[in-house]
Amino acid sequence: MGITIRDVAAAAGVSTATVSRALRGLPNVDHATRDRVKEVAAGLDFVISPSASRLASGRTGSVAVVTPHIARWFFSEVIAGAESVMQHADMDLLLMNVGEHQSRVSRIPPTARIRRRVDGILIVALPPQDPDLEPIMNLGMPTVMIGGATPGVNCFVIDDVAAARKATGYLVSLGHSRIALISGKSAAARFTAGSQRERGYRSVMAEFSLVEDPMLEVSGHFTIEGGESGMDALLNQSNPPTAVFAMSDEMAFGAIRSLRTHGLEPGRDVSIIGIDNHPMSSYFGLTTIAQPVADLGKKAGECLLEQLAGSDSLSSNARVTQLPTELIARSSTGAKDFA
Amino acid sequence: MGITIRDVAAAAGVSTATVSRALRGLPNVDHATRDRVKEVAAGLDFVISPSASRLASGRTGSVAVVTPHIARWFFSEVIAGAESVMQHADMDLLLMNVGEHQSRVSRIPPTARIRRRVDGILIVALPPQDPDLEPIMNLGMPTVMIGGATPGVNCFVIDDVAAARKATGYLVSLGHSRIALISGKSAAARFTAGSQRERGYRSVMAEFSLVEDPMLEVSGHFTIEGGESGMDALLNQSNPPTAVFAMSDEMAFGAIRSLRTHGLEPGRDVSIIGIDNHPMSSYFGLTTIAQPVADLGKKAGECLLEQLAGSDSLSSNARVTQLPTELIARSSTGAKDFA
DNA sequence: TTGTAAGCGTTATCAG
DNA sequence: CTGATAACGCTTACAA
Repeated sequence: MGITIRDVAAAAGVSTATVSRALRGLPNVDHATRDRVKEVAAGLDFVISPSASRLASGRTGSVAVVTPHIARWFFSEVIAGAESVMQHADMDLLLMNVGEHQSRVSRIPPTARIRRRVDGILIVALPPQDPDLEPIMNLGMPTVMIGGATPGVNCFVIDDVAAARKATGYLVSLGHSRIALISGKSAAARFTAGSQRERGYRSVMAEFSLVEDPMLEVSGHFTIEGGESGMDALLNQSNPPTAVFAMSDEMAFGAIRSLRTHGLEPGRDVSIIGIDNHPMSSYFGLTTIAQPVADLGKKAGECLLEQLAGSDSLSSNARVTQLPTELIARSSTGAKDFA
Repeated sequence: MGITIRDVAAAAGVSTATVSRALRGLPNVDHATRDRVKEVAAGLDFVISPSASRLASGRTGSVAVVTPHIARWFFSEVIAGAESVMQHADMDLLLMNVGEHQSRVSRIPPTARIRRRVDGILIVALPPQDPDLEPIMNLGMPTVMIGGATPGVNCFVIDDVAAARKATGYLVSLGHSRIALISGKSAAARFTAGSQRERGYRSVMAEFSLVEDPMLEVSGHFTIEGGESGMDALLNQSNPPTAVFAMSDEMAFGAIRSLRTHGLEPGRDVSIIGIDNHPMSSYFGLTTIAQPVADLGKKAGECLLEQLAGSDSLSSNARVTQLPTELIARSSTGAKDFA
């Protein structure tokens, strides 16, 4: 079928070796020769056969993105970031969902889908206790993790403790003292982010000697509905909070709805702050701690590429990189000016 | 490095050919032999080298998903659907973003990234006039399209005309006669869905001889903000509509916000209906025409697999498959019962 | 049913 | 700087 490197070699009057070298931009090729080869190749509309190249070189030219979700906001945003980096590097990006809805029985194990097909792995927010994580790590290939830390691999995260401190601290600076927490818990306490953000909240509360009423902590399961029922519970108490820190914007959306249902106005009657800067946050006027989600994907991708380039695929210098977060004040904490 | 098919063959006391046949589940292999080979292979923790297999067989065992967006709701949902199908078929899914933010100059053209690396292509909602579309189609490989029709290839879509008719018709059935349209236009009139939905709206309006006041048609650019300013414009008229059909839920969200800003209540003062059944629609109590987004991806994936299996990669029997939509009545059209 | 052996299209190692 | 040529690891007629 396709035209091969031999055809190009013949047409250019050189050996296949030279064609290979010329096309890949290797040194040790005469400038004129290279130009001629490239020209001929282009004229013949020739592209290298990846399969053959891979077999001969041992490099697959692709990376796997392993993720428990594809369509959820955080995940799709991270994937998009990683994809843009891989695209520039001419690396293929293999999408691999390991979500638990894929009945764990009778499915091809992720490791089988990874071995010998990719040069490196990008793991997106797999909770530490996910059964798929360890087998993948044991593959011993260049790996970078996003939104979660695992010893031995490079990780890209935000400082969840700091983010939560920033959020809680902002409410304090606004004069609030009865500050409630809508946490993740159960469903997604699995993600490390949850416990870290809880720590941040606690530390600020303690720092300012504020009431840490257990009644002020509810679980929102990281969902809108969870946030709504959580806020319901908080409002139905005898002594409701004047401000609420929701661990995620989506839970904050739910909380806002609850407030409105109760005839209350966010930012006036009760202040609310979240974490994410979800695309719909500005719509709700939600004050939040923005995290650079797409950037996490990009940075992680770049890191993986470096790891693949250099021979430091050794986990020797594995480190955790924290990307910056930023407070975005909107009306839900009373800053009417920001709408 | 890795252990090869020869090692397995030796360990099992058979030829490499037999190992290959046994592992791939081909017929013409003694049951006992197959079992033994499988056992040995498993014991050796052996997996076929895709590169070698691809080179020898000519099949790449992977498909490309070409999409202009990765993180947007519709697209990520479609991708997730396709991924689940490919995963079951043990096919690699290569993610390829061709969004226009990827500076069209100085980037590797999609065709170069596709040729010789995949067996088939899944194109997600590339508007007909996208400059990348034709080159890709000219590749002449098995291709399936989602959310857009192109002659010569199998397409999976919803019946946009019917969906719009359903939406508009529902408003009519509720007794409305001054029904406004928030369309996509400019920014995304590029997507065929836009013009189709406009046709549906028009046909119903004409059918019931309702006012088709040009003032009742505004553009919302398929964004929340666009929907909001569109609704603003509608409300500022001397004779505002009593009901609004927004071509997408996100534009409807914007419209709802506009209503509230104007002190109006959706479903009571003005009725609103969208298309999508976006995850946040229930939150807003938005009545909408649900479309099976993930299913579009799944069905298209299955179709592509069939096309790859059979030799009917010929575009001879290319057809457009329409997936069903469904009206979901909520409070934004007055059905208080549905919240 | 099983084995033999000729590719598949590059890359990489040596010489030259 | 360039050219032979042996791998790379598997698939697949063709034989047996």
